[in-house]
Amino acid sequence: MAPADQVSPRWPPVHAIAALRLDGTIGWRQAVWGVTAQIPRGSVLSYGDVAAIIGAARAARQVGWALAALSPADADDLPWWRVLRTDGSIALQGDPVRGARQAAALRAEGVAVIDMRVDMPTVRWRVGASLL
DNA sequence: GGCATGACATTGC
DNA sequence: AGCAATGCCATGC
Repeated sequence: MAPADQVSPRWPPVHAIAALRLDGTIGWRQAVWGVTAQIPRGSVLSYGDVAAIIGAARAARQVGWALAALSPADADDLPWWRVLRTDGSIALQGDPVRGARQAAALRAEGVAVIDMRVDMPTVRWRVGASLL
């Protein structure tokens, strides 16, 4: 039960994230953090989605690496909790503390988390396919 | 440079 | 649905 009106509107800021593609002038962390910062409240992306958006479709693991590199202070400003595995499960389950924090943060913005997992078809941010 | 380490993804059972 | 085997590739030692 996730009434449509409970989900925040999804705006595809294609122009804003189009400049975040990985190239010689932008590093991994910057690209990953830039995309993550723009995931709308109430929506999520998979690590692979973020990788594809920055132009590195096969480097999903590096997305997790970049988020893990966040300093505690940055972690408060960047919505890292909106990035999950492609099946909707929370990747931080090996870390009970942060895992629980991620689930709580998602629920706080209206995303249903059941068994450390969200329903991707429902909450996945529909970024323009042109970027992928 | 070589080798191990992952907040992953896909495929095949 | 779940699980294991593979493929991936930036970093760090």
